[in-house]
Amino acid sequence: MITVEVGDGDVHEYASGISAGEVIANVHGRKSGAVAALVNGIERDMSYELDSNCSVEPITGSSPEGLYILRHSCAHLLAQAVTEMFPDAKPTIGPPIDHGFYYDFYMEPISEDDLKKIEKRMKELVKSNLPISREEYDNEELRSIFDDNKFKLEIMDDKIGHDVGSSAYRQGDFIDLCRGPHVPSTSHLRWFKLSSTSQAYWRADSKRESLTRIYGMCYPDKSGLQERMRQLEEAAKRDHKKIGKEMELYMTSEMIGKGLPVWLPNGETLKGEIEKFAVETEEAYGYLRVTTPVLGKKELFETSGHLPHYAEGMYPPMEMDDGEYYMKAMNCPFHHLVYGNKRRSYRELPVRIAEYGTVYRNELSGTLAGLLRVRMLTMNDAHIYCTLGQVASEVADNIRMVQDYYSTFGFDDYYFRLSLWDPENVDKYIDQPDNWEATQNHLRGILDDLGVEYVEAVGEAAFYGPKIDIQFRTLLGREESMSTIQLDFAAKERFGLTYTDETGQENGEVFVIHRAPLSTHERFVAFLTEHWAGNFPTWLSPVQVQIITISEKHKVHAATVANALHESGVRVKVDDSDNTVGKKIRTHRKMRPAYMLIIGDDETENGTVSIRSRGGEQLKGVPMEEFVAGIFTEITTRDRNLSLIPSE
RNA sequence: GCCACUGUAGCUUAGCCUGGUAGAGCAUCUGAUUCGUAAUCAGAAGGCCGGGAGUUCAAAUCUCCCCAGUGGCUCCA
Repeated sequence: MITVEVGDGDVHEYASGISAGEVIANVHGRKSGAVAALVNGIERDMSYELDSNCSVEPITGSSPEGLYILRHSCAHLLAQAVTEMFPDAKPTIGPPIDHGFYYDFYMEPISEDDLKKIEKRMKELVKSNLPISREEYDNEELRSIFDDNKFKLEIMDDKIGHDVGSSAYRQGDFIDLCRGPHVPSTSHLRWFKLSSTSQAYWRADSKRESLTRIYGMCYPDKSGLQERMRQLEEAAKRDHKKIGKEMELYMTSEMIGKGLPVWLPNGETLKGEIEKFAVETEEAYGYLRVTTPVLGKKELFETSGHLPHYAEGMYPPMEMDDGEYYMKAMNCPFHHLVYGNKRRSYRELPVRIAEYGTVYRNELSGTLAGLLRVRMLTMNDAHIYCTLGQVASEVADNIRMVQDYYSTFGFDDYYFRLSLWDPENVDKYIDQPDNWEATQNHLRGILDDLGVEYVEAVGEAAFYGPKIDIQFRTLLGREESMSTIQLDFAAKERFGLTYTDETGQENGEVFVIHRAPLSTHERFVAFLTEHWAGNFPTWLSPVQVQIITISEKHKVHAATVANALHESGVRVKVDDSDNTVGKKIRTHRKMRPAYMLIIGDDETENGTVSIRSRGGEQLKGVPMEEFVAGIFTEITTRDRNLSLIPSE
């Protein structure tokens, strides 16, 4: 007999050799929802045999660990179906991921139809409730089982010397190299759906084999899966590419080329509001504004270090009569020259030079995506020239600036990342290890002092210095950098940046902070659009008020209201066409005006307006002057809520 | 850049598998209608089917190349 602790201090006695699953069934019932067991704190299969005193807890599918197991098992189920239907397909790896799992196969690409068929076969395998069993082998046996799959052999090669068990899991005729644990049988895997297929390289190496990746989602219950599908539907509706087209924010043209968006009037309006806000903010923080050329000579970019370290990110040079010119990929070299244009005193520092600089980067064509990744980008860029002692307060100001911006724009889901260099990969960086360590520690100390939570990421630094990035997730879960604050220790030497210090000496210890709190206009507008689903706060809305008349009789009052709004600087449009009110509302909804005003007999007689919100709420009989004053305040205070009508 | 998928009127799309020179809804235009909060009625116009080449008596449909979009990989704001 062995004694088994089953949680809450309860101890039961069982015959040695009983399985973890039987103990759980005995204690928690057959319908405990357990997918695996925690035996002495280690994840085990339900079939794991207990032969000495131990503790056993159920791992349910709704716990993070259980969900991971469920999704992992679902990946195996996928591999079983695929290898049945495509006998030549070689399974490689199939891990669980957020919301589900994927599995990479060495096989011909498959179609959408195939995906449906595979999913159907998976459902059949679930119905037949195949037991999933663990089998232990030594290395040689395992190699012979998978000797027709070079990918699995390669995985095993890598495992030699590492302490990972030599086990495989079998379900029906399918066997996969795996550490486990797994759910006890295929019937545990009911709530999944295959979502997409794509290609990925073996070991993420573009020189290796291209694999067919199949993505799926998997949940412990029906509601989880339904909720996820609802989320995806919702996400598709918020897609900035779709809304950007609907609201006429931007366009692209095959004739212009990829990654080169054109801002249409509505997008330009939105962008202009963001710029206006940034100019105001930066003036308050003491920034000086400049404009610098889009092109510069090769020597400039050699001096800056772009050509040795960033050449592949730049457009190829243009041969001119006086040398080679490059399009700028960053504004910094130009700003460094502005700083160096005259002698600087310690009294001037920090010098903060700002520009809406449009830069061109030769991004790999395959990475381009809507406005999120483009080749022409305009940054809310600035460079701060200061002493090391001033870095902390400048960084702190910028973090505060970022937080204030995000709060105004309504963003709340982001995190800070300290991006460090990679000492293993020095080619990518300016090779001054001591400076790297010093500046990284400096930034780390600043973040710690500010009490800002952050993660550290090796290999994410700029080539000239470490940075603090603020990270977001896109609708599809891809992570992107939004804002950035970078500390540059190399520019001072490269550009000979100096100032006259208190003793009258020329001092070369000028540190440069590169910062772009509002990201690029392109990416920022993309996020903003997806965040608000196009329903921007009033101050950002391309059309702030859409006036709709009920009949011809109301044209005059509509024009009066429009004039009053226009004079207050409100962006207003009037629809006095002979369509029905319902039709006009429906038509204008796609432009997502902050407010619609309905003008009919009552309004004309009383000098009022009837307000309709985006959600359909109505407020009738509002005096025109009251509405004009209200929306004026809402716009000038950059209120992120639409306050002129109560929402449900 | 690599791999896969997709590309039909301004927008959403049928037709493509099984070749026989394009069909719809919305938007547009014209006329009627003057209407109280998510589609008034009728009519008209609009497409060399992303571009090029090939196979064929015949190509939106089959093949190849290119361009662009999407999803990944790598990269990055």
